[in-house]
Amino acid sequence: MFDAPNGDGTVGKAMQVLDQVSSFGCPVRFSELLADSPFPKPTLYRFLQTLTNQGMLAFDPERQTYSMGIRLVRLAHSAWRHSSLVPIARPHIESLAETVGEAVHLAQFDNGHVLFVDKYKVTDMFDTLAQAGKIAPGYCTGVGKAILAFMTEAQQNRSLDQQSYKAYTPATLSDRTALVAELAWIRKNGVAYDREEHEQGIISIASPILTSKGRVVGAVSIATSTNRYKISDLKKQKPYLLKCANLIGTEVESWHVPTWS
Amino acid sequence: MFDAPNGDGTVGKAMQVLDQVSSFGCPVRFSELLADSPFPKPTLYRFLQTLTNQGMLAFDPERQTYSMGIRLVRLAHSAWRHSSLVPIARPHIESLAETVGEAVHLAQFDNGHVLFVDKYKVTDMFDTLAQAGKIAPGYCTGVGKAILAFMTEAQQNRSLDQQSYKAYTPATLSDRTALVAELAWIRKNGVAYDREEHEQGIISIASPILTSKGRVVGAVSIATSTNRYKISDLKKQKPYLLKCANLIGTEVESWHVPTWS
DNA sequence: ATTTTAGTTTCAAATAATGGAACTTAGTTT
DNA sequence: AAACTAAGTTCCATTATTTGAAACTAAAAT
Repeated sequence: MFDAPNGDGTVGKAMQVLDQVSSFGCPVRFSELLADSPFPKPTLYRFLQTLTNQGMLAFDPERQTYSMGIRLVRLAHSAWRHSSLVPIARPHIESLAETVGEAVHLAQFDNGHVLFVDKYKVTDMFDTLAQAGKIAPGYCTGVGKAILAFMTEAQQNRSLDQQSYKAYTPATLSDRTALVAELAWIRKNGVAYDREEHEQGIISIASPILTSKGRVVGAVSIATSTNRYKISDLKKQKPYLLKCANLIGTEVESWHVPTWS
Repeated sequence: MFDAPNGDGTVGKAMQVLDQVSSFGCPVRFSELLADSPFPKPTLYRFLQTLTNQGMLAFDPERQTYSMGIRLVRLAHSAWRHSSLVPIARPHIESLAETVGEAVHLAQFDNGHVLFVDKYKVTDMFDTLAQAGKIAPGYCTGVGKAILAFMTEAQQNRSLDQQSYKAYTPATLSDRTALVAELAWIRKNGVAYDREEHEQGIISIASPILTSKGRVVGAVSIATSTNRYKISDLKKQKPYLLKCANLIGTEVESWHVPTWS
């Protein structure tokens, strides 16, 4: 774990350490980090010192534990405000949510995973795993599949390699071949469906957000629960969804277009 | 600008570049960054490449601009959820807000500035990211002064040097001497007041959050507008505020205590 | 067609990162 | 209380990476 070479010099290694601390999800001791770190003791130690100095990590001197630093919150605020799709997409998402009366999600792609960057819910009736900043797998979510389907071949291959293909539910497409077939269908069809593939009882219809040049920059989805609706009901919302995705795509075009690598 | 030495090697320099991009607040071109960067052209160039590779920045190939990367949102989610005071403080802040019927803020300190990490009435992470992550000056906010007053002398001196002492309103304490006198008073009194020092019409009462060992880890404040209340009204809320800060401090103690440097 | 500007690459010199080993401290055990 | 153990920290010669002046290329302006 955490020993994939990333070829980005010292900075890349430091970011790897940040990710490792993040993956613990709670304050963590030096020795715990060392245990599955690719770096030797003094090297890891120095990275932790540097990152703490920089406010990217926080160190609790009483418990001798490291956790994520507060500077990240500041930086992320800036990222969220200015660089994501959020500022452009928000009004469109709101109006879509009001039209269809269901929860609408906005997602971008980050290193093989779906990152939910905004959400508008009209009702609180059910709780999706999705909240902003939360990540979900690409291969078994509506938004994830919608984005994957419209990537360039190079991006797609790279991303398909990053999927875990873990079967969250019986409906999960749990191998690459099945997923690739599904992606072809999605590409032809224009939208992706999540048929309880990530969470039992949660279904969605998702559309990629494309620029006029056909570059995919994110996805929007309408999500609902199986208690209330079926896939066939979501199908009826397709025109609204596509219109919303299209509006966002056009506006993104005339503004700025962040990419992921 | 952006030429303060920070002595943290390559990683520190890269973080400096991140901050610079963040401070532009919008997609920015290489040459704009170069214009007030302490780094020579190829060095800055390589940092931008590395950070983009790492997903800390995003590059728009069509417009050739850099903006904050989506990976930061993911990392910050983790920071916010697990490492800030938020998870511990939330219930206490909610009950305080309900008792006093006014807005309650939770802040931590980050490099001389106040960083709002939570605020009552936020329903989910999206509103929170929109609010949380905002920064304000330390010397002219209730929470800022409350934290400054209870720092160790070393921390305080370092932080006092970082203040701009700009006079936002006529009431702003716009020089170090005046601030130091005020801090002594706050230390004696236990709470800080913001008497329209940052924003005309906004006043607040703030208490530091202290661990049992007396380390200050943040601050809580009750904020209101001068249309509705006066400082003397806020004074009456002091016991509730102190009780809340105290509860948080105690619980932080028995849990984990992130520091800032 | 020519000049200017913005962005990218090169490469030897300079600097910073590296990690084995030794050391210090805190926590156990005998 | 001494001896042991494990966790955290520092040292420093070696090694690898970063550095930036200069050269280059692509694109825009004249």
